[in-house]
Amino acid sequence: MIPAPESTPLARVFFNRPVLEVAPDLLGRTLVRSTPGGQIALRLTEVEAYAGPDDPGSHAYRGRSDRNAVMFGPPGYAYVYFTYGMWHCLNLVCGPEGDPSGVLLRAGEITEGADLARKHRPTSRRPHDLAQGPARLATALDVDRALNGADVCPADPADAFFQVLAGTPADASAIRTGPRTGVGGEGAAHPYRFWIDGDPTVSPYRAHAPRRRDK
DNA sequence: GTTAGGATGATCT
DNA sequence: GATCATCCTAACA
Repeated sequence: MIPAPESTPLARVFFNRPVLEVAPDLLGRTLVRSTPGGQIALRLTEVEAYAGPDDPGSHAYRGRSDRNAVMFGPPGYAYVYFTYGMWHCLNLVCGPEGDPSGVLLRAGEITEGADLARKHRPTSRRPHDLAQGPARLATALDVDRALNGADVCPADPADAFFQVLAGTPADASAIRTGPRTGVGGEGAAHPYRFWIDGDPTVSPYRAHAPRRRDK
């Protein structure tokens, strides 16, 4: 059973904060994707923050362009981009308007509509890999560039492509941080990746994981 | 269990 | 022409 969405004004306020506050606060909360075929609910377990115009790992680092324009707009909107020739990734714009910050949704647990998600991702082998990775997550939720700029917290919930539900945030003691995946150079220096420790849906790609000196 | 390489196209230099 | 906020498959241990 999907709980009622939190009121839209509160949702906007939620995203209108520094991205480093929003990112860990998203963990454990649920995102609902409404499609003609039904609803899919996703409990977020792994995210990455892209923090403002001076973050070398961010698409906004080299200024505004047609592609990243949504990041420079108001918070609470979806930034969807196409990459590697075949995949989409879903971000949520954070911070005040003009501050190009966002959170990349990297992984989550499908808690409702798994059958529908499986139709979008027929190569999925196990329930926990349906949204295990940013492109898998977008594919499972049937998200593509048509949703770039979509309002995550619209005035009328019936118009929502997404609804961020109140849900239960993950316990702070269960949250881990580390360098972002696939981000090199100076951008790798910041621990802007957040995940729920031990959750099986967290993507295993941790090439730049926090230290692993032990074997 | 791990790892290497290919797929495939928009975006930016 | 190079670079991607990636995934999948095949091959190997």
